[in-house]
Amino acid sequence: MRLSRYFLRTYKEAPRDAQTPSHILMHRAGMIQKLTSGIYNYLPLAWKTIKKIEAIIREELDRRDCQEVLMPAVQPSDLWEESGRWNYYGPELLRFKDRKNADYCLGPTHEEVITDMVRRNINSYKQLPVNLYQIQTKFRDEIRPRFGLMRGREFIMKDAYSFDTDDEESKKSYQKMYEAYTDIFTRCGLRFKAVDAATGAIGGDMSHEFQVLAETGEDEILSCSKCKYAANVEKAVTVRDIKKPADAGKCEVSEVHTPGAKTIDEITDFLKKSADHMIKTLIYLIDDEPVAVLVRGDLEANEAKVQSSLGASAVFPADEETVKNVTGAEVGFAGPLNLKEDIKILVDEQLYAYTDMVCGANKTDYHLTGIDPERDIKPFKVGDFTFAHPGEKCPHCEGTLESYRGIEVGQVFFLGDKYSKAMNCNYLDRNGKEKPIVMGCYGIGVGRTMAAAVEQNHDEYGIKWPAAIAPFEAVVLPLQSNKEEVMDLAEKFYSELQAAGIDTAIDDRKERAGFKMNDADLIGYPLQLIIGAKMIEQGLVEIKERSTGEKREVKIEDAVNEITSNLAKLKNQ
RNA sequence: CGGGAUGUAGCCUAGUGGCUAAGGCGCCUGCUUUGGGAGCAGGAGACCGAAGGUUCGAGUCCUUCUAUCCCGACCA
Repeated sequence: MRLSRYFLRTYKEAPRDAQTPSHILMHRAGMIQKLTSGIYNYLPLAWKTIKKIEAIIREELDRRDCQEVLMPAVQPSDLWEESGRWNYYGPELLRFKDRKNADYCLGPTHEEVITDMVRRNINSYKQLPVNLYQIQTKFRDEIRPRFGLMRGREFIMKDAYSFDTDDEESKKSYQKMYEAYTDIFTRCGLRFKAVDAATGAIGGDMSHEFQVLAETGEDEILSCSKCKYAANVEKAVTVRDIKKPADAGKCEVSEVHTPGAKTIDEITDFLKKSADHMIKTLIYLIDDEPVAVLVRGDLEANEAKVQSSLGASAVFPADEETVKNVTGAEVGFAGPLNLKEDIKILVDEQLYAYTDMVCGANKTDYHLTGIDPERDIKPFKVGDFTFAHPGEKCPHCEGTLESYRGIEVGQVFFLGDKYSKAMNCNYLDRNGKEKPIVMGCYGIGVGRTMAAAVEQNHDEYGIKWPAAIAPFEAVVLPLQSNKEEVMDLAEKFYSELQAAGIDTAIDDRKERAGFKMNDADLIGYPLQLIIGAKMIEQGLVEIKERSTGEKREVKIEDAVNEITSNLAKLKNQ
């Protein structure tokens, strides 16, 4: 491509509202422009990178016998009512009506549509397994879109769905996709970790996230210093040595007047006891049912663990009115004893290492002291309902967990029969018996993958694209556009590099040398072939590798071979 | 949805209630220049987010609305 004719404008300054490197640099490099909050134009340079990422995805999936389809972005509400998600998905689902007043939504994901498609076409075990995928624009009306393409409302996603006869077969499909994802992100040139993940509202009981490591990542990952264990902080578990205290059961429960002391801080001050001796009682609405979750006062409740422990679809902190109804007191005085309503109580296991604790009395301005959790609280379930922390012990070896920031670019889920049961997606087995198809689903954020690559590969001058997904693999930079011998040689290299199968741009704009070099660094072509008048006289040109900044002089006749082999090396890194 | 901030040309910014809204980048014309975002001269481009209000006079003060961003809550 000739830059003189290319639809491209670069900027020296970042737009005021851009904060993160990927957003700033992709905007400055003329790749993306915001149309409105969380919604972007992809300009030619960005679209080239998107298409390269998509090509890698297609190759890796197609060779594993996945089949590409395309489903509609507009989906009718009845499918969502059938799966039960029309009511559960919340305002993130953009809903609208057509002229006949029928309900529709813009698809944030396609489990409903694909399940419907498969049940209409698959009847027999002979047709399984099958894996279908699409690359398509999704819409989620995020409360707070941010960081450019990192969290947009409209975004390009690859979503794949596997259909198998039973759990065992489905887990093979899952494993196959896990391997495909590993190959895809490796080929994209990204440094990433596959981590254990919570399943959230999509359901199912096994999931991994593919996290690109970058300081600006929104997710926290805990990873073992010795073994391969890695998990999202929501999911991570550690080995905890919980010993029953020697004086357990000796304390006596008594009620104390604690006027106005609602928060853990206020109570620790008031009673002169440390926060780890407090029992924090949180009332949640879990699938519309109030539930109390008890954790130590100095710890946070982990809603993802609560959700998966109960197999629930939705976990929300209860509203003030519900809390008052359940406890019979103002917010701030909830406790596990004498609740007004008989609700499920989840107890975090770490409470059992303590005795003589403090909790709310379910009576405004009163707390209870002398609580022994094991003796006094009747749990519905005891388990791990808090977060793991860096420095704690790995559940699989002697190592300790370390913290990283990550950008989630892909996630794989084992779904089981959650959707196939709800939507009657069945097959007949060998014995003529009807069974639900076992599903898995697999997503990759394509635009987010591009943004993550920039987050991970940039410097103060611009982007350093991994060669496999760079918009162009190389650029020819004639430094003196007024000198015929420079331009002629540049043109010659341009055609030779293209003939060698290299995706090449030529900066034939009538600009000065510094301007072109700065633009090249900003846009981040992996290799620059720099052609200067003085070097030509010595029979030399220069090759600059963007990722290392290394420049080296080569003979004119060797340049094409040098570029070819250098590029091959970059792609194999 | 709570807290905070900001809307002035395509982009970045300046602008005590007072003349025709200023500068840089970018854009157009000409000359000059060509190894790290050149120089000179000329030019185009703004109903100052919107609507009300206060005032002799509003980009500036007040009210409402709206948009965008940040923190939080939320999030396959």
